[in-house]
Amino acid sequence: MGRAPCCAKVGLHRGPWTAKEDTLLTDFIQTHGEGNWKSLPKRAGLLRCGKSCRLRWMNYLRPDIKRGDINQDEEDLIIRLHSLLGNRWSLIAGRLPGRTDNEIKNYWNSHLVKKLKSQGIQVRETSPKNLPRGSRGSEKEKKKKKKKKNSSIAEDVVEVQRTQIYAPKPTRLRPATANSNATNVMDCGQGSDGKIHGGDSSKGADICWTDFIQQTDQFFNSELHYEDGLLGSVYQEYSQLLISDDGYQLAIDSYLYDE
DNA sequence: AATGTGACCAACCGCCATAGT
DNA sequence: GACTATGGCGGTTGGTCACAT
Repeated sequence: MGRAPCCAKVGLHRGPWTAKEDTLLTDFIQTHGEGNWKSLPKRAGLLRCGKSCRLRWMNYLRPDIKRGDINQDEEDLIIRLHSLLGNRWSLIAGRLPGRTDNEIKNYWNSHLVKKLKSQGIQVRETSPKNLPRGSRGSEKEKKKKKKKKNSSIAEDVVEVQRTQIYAPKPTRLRPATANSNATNVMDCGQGSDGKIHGGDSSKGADICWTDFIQQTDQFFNSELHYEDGLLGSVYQEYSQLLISDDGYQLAIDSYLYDE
């Protein structure tokens, strides 16, 4: 049984928010706090679905949202975090105070992809096949997709040769468990060389994490030096995420490109 | 001035993860 | 364990604007 839509959409407003709606939402959240998005619209007197309210608040109305152009430091950080995390926009946004995942995603797609390509840098692209969320790109969705006037961007993307210069594609990490048998999960172990390997025999994949970290380290340190050490500390932090508590056993999913 | 084209970005959609029952 | 509700995420769409023709 499928899950019910987030809202019935009957009689609910859609499209751009009006100033009045913004005020209602902001006032309500400032008084009652975030959460209970499902019931919030009704309580706030809004004819919107909770999902829409949440999105509006998170991406636009929150008082800590930073407005204005993304500066060079932020851009560098986005590029580097993307190299480490892939399209995990919310994680990347979490490292850029005041920036939202939507903003970063838009900035990446509209500015950075082109910019990096113009510099001859291969940009990792997404494709349904590679997405960790298995059912994306279903026939239903494909059918839904229409030709757009600017669809050339997406088509160009497909044409991009997948010679990655970046470290891993989006990867979800967790310590391996004895009964870990989920799909798209690879168990990693320590090899005879003392390095950490992750393998998915079905794809012939074999990943060495220590090599990866070393290489990424070099990548991070090779081009720019940040006096404040911000990027370095961020990188260190995410590097730690790739190593489990016991230091060698990891489970990852969907690590390598399918060819 | 009218029309076409492309870029930008707010908003939507569908899905997954998780918590609660 | 199965089911449902909710929050959250990433991909995509479509409206708007600026610029070119």
